[in-house]
Amino acid sequence: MTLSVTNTLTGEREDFEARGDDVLLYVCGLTVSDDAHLGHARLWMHADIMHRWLAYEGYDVHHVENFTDVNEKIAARIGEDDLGDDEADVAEHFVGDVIRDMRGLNLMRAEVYPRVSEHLPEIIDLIETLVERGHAYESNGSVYFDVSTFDDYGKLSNQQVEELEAQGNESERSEKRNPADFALWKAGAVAPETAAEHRDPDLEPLTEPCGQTWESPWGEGRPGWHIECSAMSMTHLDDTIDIHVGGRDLVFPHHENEIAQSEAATGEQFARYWLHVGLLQTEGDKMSSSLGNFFTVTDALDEFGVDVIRTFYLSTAYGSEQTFSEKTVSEAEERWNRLERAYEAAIDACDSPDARTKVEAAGLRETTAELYENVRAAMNDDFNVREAMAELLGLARAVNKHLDEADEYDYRALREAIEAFEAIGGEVFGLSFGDSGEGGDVSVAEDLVQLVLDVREAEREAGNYDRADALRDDLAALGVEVEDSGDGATFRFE
RNA sequence: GCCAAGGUGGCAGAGUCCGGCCGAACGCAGCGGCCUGCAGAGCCGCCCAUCGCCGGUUCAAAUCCGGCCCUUGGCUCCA
Repeated sequence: MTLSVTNTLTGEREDFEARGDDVLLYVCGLTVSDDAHLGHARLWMHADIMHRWLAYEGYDVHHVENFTDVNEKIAARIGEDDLGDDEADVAEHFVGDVIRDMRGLNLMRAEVYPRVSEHLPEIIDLIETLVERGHAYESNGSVYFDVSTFDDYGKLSNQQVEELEAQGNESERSEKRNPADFALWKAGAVAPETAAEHRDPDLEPLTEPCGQTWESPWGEGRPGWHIECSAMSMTHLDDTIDIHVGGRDLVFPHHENEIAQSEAATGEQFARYWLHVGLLQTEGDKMSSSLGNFFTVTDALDEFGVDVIRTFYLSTAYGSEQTFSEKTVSEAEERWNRLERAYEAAIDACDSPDARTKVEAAGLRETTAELYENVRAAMNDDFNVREAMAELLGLARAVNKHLDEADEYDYRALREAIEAFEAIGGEVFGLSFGDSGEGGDVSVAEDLVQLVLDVREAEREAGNYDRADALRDDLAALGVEVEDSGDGATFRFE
């Protein structure tokens, strides 16, 4: 069974043909000029799931994800609050936050998180190659890519060069031969008026050119936006990579330009499969920093927790748009709760003193056995995560059904189900199955809750249901959910 | 204007590549029943779909072809 993916380059579904055991994966990362929001996290998450799945299927995944730490929007925040007095300080501030967010989301670590500011030699080399080969020209200390020299320009986004409106601002246009040419290198620092476009209007405006500059054969200046990804991808992976992942909003011009400059420089195909993640929508618009309709990753982690967030993203295929709203998140919460409860119920059942198999739950055994195959089919079908999650939820139902109906449990079947939750839900989906992650004081808390429940049980037996219910309500207020069953009460921390 | 991705039940969202198992998955919400002192959880069942519109191909179309309408994204910073 082979993986098939939707390749933006061809617009078609294609079988993923690996070139050996290694998969070179480049994720078009974040410009660190602000806190990351759930739209960014959606891209990270799907890249993470791709990484996990390829690894699960036995590939050696080389995952590189860049941070753009040289950008006008970053420079525009110099001196703001405690962000620092130069561009690098501002960038590092946000890089730290983003890494923390990524850890919080339980993302697989990339092998490298390259920064633009650390790759100036490679960037300059690449631009020089393009100039030497006649694909780029210097103008006024800036360097532009000449799109007329690259016949395939537009092949990713199906744009016709003649149809394109000019890229870049007014001053750039006068320096360019063709309106569609784009900057590889920009002379000088960020002009105050450019910074002003991105600067908080409540702050005092910057009066001097700002941001870092570097020496180059064309004088002091800064790299253009697109060239960095080409340089870093080639440096840390290879001239040709297997999979390039990015947001759908970057197809043009960013990814189109990456292809042009990379392939013009090396003569080799830049990326074999281009996978684009659909945008997160909020009330009809994409979530974005500039629209101000975002929910930061940090806030979301605080409010919903990692598993609800992951389940949320796992509810929609990567290529589709996804709607973020109170309703869609609470649905994700219910889905996650359902999985977690079934998993914990299976574990609790196996704690039984006579946990030996006496009966055979054919339905549960069959569901578990088929799960692996069905998940594999779903994931290989262009990473169909919702379909795969449906399988896991089916397992939850099968576990619950068995526990609900059987007089005696099939412990072997339950253990197999637990393993499946951990392998698929944990390893592939990154959900918290199996990592108990609870601190030492929890056991004390558990003992205390049990003490309260013992008291409550005595009240119930005495028929004092008012008092029993009051205790249950009080515990609920503390985040302890009590559930009565035939053999006494159980509880779980919310 | 040009390019791209979409339009599936109350919501959300698979299925569309490779037409039939789709009388449309999984889930949420709603409604019954079981269980329960009650509640919750769970189980069983039900409800809800002219699959954007019109036309075509076919024994058969959510799925293929043509036209139209609408939404989102891009062409300026953007995941």
